[in-house]
Amino acid sequence: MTGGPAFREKSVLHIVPDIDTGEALTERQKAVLDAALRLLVEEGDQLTMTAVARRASCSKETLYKWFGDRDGLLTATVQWQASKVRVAPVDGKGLDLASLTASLERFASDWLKVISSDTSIALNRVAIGHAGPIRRKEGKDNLGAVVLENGRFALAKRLKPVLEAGRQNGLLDFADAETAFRTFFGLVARDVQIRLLLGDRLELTEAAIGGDAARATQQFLALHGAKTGPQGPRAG
Amino acid sequence: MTGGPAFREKSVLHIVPDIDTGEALTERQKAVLDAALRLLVEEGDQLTMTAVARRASCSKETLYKWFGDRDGLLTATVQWQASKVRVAPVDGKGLDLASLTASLERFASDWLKVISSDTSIALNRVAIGHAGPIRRKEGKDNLGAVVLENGRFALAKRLKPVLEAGRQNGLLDFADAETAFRTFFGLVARDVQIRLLLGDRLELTEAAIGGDAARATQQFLALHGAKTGPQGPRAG
DNA sequence: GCCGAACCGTAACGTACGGTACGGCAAGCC
DNA sequence: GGCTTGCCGTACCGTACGTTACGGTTCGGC
Repeated sequence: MTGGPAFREKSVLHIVPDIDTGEALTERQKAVLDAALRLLVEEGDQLTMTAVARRASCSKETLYKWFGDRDGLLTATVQWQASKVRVAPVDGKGLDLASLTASLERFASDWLKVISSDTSIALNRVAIGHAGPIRRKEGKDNLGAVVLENGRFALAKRLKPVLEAGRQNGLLDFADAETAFRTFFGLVARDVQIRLLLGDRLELTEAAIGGDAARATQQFLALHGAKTGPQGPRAG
Repeated sequence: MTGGPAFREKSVLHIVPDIDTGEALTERQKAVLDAALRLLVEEGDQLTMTAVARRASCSKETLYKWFGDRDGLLTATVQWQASKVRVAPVDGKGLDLASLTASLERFASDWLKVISSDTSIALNRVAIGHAGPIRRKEGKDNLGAVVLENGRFALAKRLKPVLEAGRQNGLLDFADAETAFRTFFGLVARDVQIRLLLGDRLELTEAAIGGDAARATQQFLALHGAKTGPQGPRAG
């Protein structure tokens, strides 16, 4: 590229073609993104291109060639992490109250573990920092959308079939799956995420998470469990 | 936990004595902080000292003299806003189910209005951005603590007496006021705050807020309303 | 061996911004 | 008047960091 603004359009190959997140990456690129991710967790949003290059043992020129600019690197990093978190959907076949309860507790427990993890906190922090008002001309505030899409909305997408299977089998009673999901979400997460994001110490032990998951599940069943079956509250 | 605003003497160095109520501020200083607040809402965290000075029609030198440094200005701004938000506590006397329900709905509605306001979102964004890992040598992460103290914890402090009055009068049944509060918090806020912080459009109309407040209140009463009227067998 | 592509390491550039210094001006006080 | 105080406006400095440029090295293909 001696002289001419040959590829000034700075987003040809960097963009990471929307769907196959993580698919079109070479091993080396994944390693670089892992380094960036680690740095993001350690240093927060003020990680520098130089630091990423040094940590990943690659040159800044390579970073810019692969990811376009700092935002591109950040976006790719967030998407890369998101692509690693994909969880297997739960099959809602032959559902009885016990297995439904177990599924809900599992979802609650997994979700609490996710939102209290260092990685999630760091990612949410950077995404929130980038979601300022009218930032950039057009799209580019992808970070918040990506995090949301792979966090809260992915959870809803996986949980709703379970809820609807429960309704189908007469175990649950609700009018709108979306509303029911949000109730469950609120009962599980409560104030945990905002407190952690704001820097509140709040160590969630394995035991505490298990207890909270059971409590949230029982509360949800108390609200939306079908009245026809047994639903005794149990110690939690 | 988090008893009072744990001030490091770092920020006391420069003006802003540890009155977090914004009492010791001159009118001019309040005007400057209002300008900073407006700018914070408009521009997010990347507001500059120069921009604040220009907006407030004051010199940068004055900003530094009054607030020490950028963080001091940010902290003072957050505290200034917090001091304006103080809400009158609800008196929980002669409580019957109707007035309890009304109180809870009021709390829920107020809280939803707060967390969906531009100001709250901007403040939480900047506080979260400042709550990174091991930022600075000492204290300095005050922002998150301040926001938490004047948001979620202030809400708890005002709501708990109402809950306990409800229990006293046999209207509510719960073991731990803190846990009960967190349940109510979760039922009210659900995913609203995190979605807004991450940039999700999510217009909350007055009507929607009212509906959500009523729903959350009914759900809370379903979970913690006394089943047998004002003569429950439980003694503590 | 030669060539080109990809990449590393690092120096260099440009700029934005936090922080400081200085001149000017108005008000109060002697 | 002259001195002091407090503030505005602005020029200035230092640095951090995003971004670019360039020389050097490795590696695959012929």
